[in-house]
Amino acid sequence: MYVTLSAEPMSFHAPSVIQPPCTQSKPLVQRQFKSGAYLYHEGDDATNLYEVVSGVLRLTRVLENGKRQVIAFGLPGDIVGFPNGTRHHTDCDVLSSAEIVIYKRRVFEAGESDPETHQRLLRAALREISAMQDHVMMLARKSAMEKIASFLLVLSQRTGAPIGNYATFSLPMSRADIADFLGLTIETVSRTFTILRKSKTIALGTPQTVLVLDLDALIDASQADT
Amino acid sequence: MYVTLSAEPMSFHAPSVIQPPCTQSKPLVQRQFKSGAYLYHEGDDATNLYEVVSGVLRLTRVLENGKRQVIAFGLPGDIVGFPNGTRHHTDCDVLSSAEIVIYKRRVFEAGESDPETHQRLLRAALREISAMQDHVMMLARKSAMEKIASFLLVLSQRTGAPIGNYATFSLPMSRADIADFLGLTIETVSRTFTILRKSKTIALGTPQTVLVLDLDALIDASQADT
DNA sequence: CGCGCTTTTGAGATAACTCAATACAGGTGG
DNA sequence: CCACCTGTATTGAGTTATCTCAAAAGCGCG
Repeated sequence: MYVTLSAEPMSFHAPSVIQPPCTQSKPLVQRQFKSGAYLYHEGDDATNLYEVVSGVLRLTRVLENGKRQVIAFGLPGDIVGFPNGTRHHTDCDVLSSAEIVIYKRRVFEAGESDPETHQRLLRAALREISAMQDHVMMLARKSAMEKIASFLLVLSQRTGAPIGNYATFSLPMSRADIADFLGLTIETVSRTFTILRKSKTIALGTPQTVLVLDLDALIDASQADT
Repeated sequence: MYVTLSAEPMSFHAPSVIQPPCTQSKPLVQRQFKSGAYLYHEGDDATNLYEVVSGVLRLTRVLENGKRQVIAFGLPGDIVGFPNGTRHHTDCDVLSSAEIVIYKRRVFEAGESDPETHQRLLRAALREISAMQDHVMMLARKSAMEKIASFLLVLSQRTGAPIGNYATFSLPMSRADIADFLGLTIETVSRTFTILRKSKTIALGTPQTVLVLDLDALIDASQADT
C-alpha cells in the first residue's frame, strides 16, 4: 500500500513533507489572505498556483442546482489551483487567514526557467491525483463514523498541536462544510461528533476546537469494520 | 460550469478530444494487451504512462481488508498510470482487449527531448485531477439512479455506436465492478438496470450490451432531483 | 436583552444494504 | 445434442444507516 502517515490512507490531501517553499534566495511572491477572501473562482483564467504556508483554504464547486460541494480543504503544505486546460474548475476561498506562496502557472507548464520549482509543482499535481483517489475510496466505502474519524485524524496529524499527552486542533470549517466534503448531512456529522464525545474519544472545547483524548480509539473508528 | 459534453459533468474521465496519439512519424511504442492482462500493479516502479487507443482498462486499489475498489475505467483517449512519487498507486488490468500507446515517464517528468509529448501528458494529468473531482461529486451527492444513469451516459457518449436512432455500447465490466466504481452494491446496480429497462429507457441485449432507447429520459435520470 | 446563525437533539421516513433464493448463460462431458 | 455445472445476474424480503423535517439549545452581537 502506498504513502500513509499512519495506518490510514491520507484522505483528502497527501501529506507533503513540509519543507520551506523556496530554499533559494530568489524573490518569491508570498501574500497574506484574510478569512473570506477568494483566491479564484471557477472559470477564472488560471494564471497562478498557490501553496498554503499557513491557514486553511476551501475548494468548492457549484452544482447545476446551485448547491455547493466541497472538493477539498487546502492545508499547510498543499498546493492548489491546478487548472483543467487554462481555467480553474473550482472556487477557492479562505477559511482561516492564510499565508500563500504564489507561483506562475507558466513555471508549472513549461519550466525552462526554473526546473526545480517546475518539478516541485509537478510532484504536487501527481500527489493531488492520488489524494483525490483516496478521497474517492473514502466516499464510496466508508460509514459516517469512519469518514468523520478519518477526517479528524488527518486534521490532527497535519494541523494538531500537542497539549500534554493529547492533541488539539481547530476546525475552521462549519459542520455544513464537513458534511459537504464527506458526503453526509449536517445532522449526521453532528451526531457522529456527539458519539465520539460520549465515548470520550474526543472532546470539544467550542464546536470548532477538538481535543483528541484517545487516539487509538479514533484510529479504530476510522477503520471500523475492516 | 466547466467542460461537459452534455448537460452532465463528465463523471469518471474527462472527454479528451480524441486525436491520433502521435502526429509525428517518430517511432512510437504501441502494444496489444489481452483481456485479463495487467499493465501494472500497485507499488510497481512507474516507468511508463499508457494511452488507451482502443479497449477498456480497469484501475483498482486493494484496501487493508483485501477488498477491491474500482477507482476508474480507462476508455479510449484516456491516459493512465500517473504515479505518486515514483510508484504506481493502483493496479491496472485489461477488461477488453486493448491497444495501448506507451510513453516513458521521463518524458512526462522532464520532457526536454520531446516538449510536445510532455505538454500532452501534462494536460492529461490535469484532466485526471478534474475527472476525479467530478467523480467525487458524483459519489458524494448522487442517488443510485443518478449514478447509474450518469455512468451509462458517459459510456454511451464515449464508446457508443449508433444503431438507427439509438445508441448501443457494451459493458466490459461486471456488475460488481460497476458497483465498486459507483459506491453501490451489486444488487442495487442490478435493480436500477431493471428499473431503466422497465421504463423503456434502455434495453439489454445481454447483460453486457446496452441499447439506449430514450436518451432524454436517461439524461433526466442522471440529474433527477436537481 | 433579544435577534440571527450554527449546532445539537429528537422522531419518523426511506434509500440502499444484507441475506437468501432463483434465473440465466456459457462451457464441458457424457 | 443435451444435461449438468459454475459463475454472473436478477429478484425477493426484511433490516438499517442515514436522511428529512422539526424543534431546542448555544453563542455572538447590536
